[in-house]
This record gives sequence, C-alpha cells and structure tokens, in this order.
Amino acid sequence: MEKMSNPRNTKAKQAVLNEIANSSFALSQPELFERVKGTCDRVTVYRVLDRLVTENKIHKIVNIDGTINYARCASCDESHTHAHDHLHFSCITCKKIECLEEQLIHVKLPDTYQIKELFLTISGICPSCS
Amino acid sequence: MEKMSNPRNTKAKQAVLNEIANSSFALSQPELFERVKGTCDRVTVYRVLDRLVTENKIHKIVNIDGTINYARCASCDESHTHAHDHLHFSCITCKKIECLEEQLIHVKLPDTYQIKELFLTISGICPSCS
DNA sequence: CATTTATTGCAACATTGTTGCGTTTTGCAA
DNA sequence: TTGCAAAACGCAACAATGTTGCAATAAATG
Repeated sequence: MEKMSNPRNTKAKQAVLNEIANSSFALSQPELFERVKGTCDRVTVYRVLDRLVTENKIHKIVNIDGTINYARCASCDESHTHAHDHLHFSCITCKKIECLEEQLIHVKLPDTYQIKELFLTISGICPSCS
Repeated sequence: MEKMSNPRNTKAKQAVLNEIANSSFALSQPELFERVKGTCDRVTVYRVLDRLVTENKIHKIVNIDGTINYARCASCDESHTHAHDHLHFSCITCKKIECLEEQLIHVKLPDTYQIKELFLTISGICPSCS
C-alpha cells in the first residue's frame, strides 16, 4: 500500500484558500499572488494550488482564453467523487468566470470514447455586466 | 466606414493552413512551428494564426490543460456565422483534440446571461488509444 | 513594372510556470 | 514541552510561450 503524504496547514495555504473561498468567481495564479502578496513567495502559490487541487479543496477551470483559474464549488466540500459535470460561465466584459452548478449537461458519445471529465464553458456577458 | 484590410496569400500562411487542414486533430503553435520549420519565423506563425482566425479560416480550441490549439471544421468553410456549438474531445493519453461536429449541444440559461460562444470539451480516452 | 502596404525577420521583452536545493516550519509523539 | 522527520518554504535560475517595435521584404493591383 502506498504511503499517504501528510498535508499541513500553513499560512500560505490558508491565505490562498481564503481568497478563493471569498471570491464569487474563479481566480488565476497571478491574481491570487497579487492578493496574498507579502504572505509568501510566488512559487509557493503555485505549489499551494497544486496541493489544494490534489486534496480536492479546490478545482481548476480553464478559461476561454486558456488561462487557468481556481475555484471552490459546492461539490468541492461534499463528496470525494467531486464531479464537475456542470457549466461554467465566462464573462467577456469583466473576465470573471463562475460555476453554474444547477446546469447539468448530459452528453452521449460512441462507446469507443471513454469519458473522464467534462469542461463546459460558455462565454458571453454576465448579469452584472449586462 | 472602416477601411477593410486586404489579406494576402503568403508562403507562411499557406504552409500553416496546409498543416492544419491535413491534420485530423487540432494543433498548437509550437506543434505548427515545428512542422513548418524553415518556412518562416516563430513570430510569423503567431501572426499567421491570428489572421487565419480573424478571416474565419480556422478556429481556436482551448485544451483541457489550457494549451491553445487550432483546427479547421466544416463550418469554417461553409458560413460566415461560423457557429461552434459542437463538442471537442481531448484525449488524455495522446493529448490530441478533435472536433465532434455531429454532437450539438443546446443549453438554457436565465435571460440575464447573454451567450456569445460555447466551449465544450470532454476529456477522456479516444478510440485510437482505447 | 512601379507603387502601396500587408507581411516578414529579428531582437528584445513580458508573462507564466517549473526545478533544485538549502533552510524553516509544522505536526506528532516521546 | 521538547525533539524529530518530513512537509513546506524562499530564492535563484531556468524553460516555455506569447508580444512588440521597427526596418526590410514581398504580394497584389493598376
């Protein structure tokens, strides 16, 4: 059996997770580093994010421009299956990206495709920017 | 009225478009540059790609890891509306990404959201890698 | 074939992400 | 409470990808 690593609670980790939890939209590494500046190094933010993803505390969302953002969603807390078969909305005006967790999507593909995960993002203008 | 720019047919443009057209999956800038090496500069590939997108000859697909790929699809030729409401499949084994143009998706959002474009990517294992 | 201007190459820079390594801090248990 | 092992950190250096300015080149048009 594989030895389990023992995650620790550090200032950097708390600060990053706190920013993500308190944001209504997904944040990128540069944005997060800006917000926790003074707390830790740039590299630490990258490593903290990797760990938080591994620990299922947050999840990655790829924005329509290819930038990688991080967010919490309901299923981040609830389960260890952590399904992400819901939509994301990416606003072209304010650049914010949010989870639309009510909107579940069901797709059918030929049996020759093995589906692992869904990445469903809609770009447009969000209610706040309309 | 705005003056329309006059696109030209250059060696670099033809070479890049040719590689994209002859590929069964979407290609990134680094991959494309590798394939047309000797024909033109690295920077030129970036600029050619931007132009081809603007001219609706190709379209961008963001892979699940955030890398930006370029592809042709049926609607790239047909119409000037150039809708992309179809799925993309991104293989986690061979890293290739392809258009599933038969699979159209219809989503319903509250009226407060103005939808501009859909980015729908499924990750998993493609038929060739199964 | 001459002119116009879209396109290119090159160099330099910007941003984002990664790696190695010696040092610090955390969690645990003696 | 204190000591220890390993997780986490900071720093520096590197890597990959994308951008910009500008002078030189080449494509289309008459």
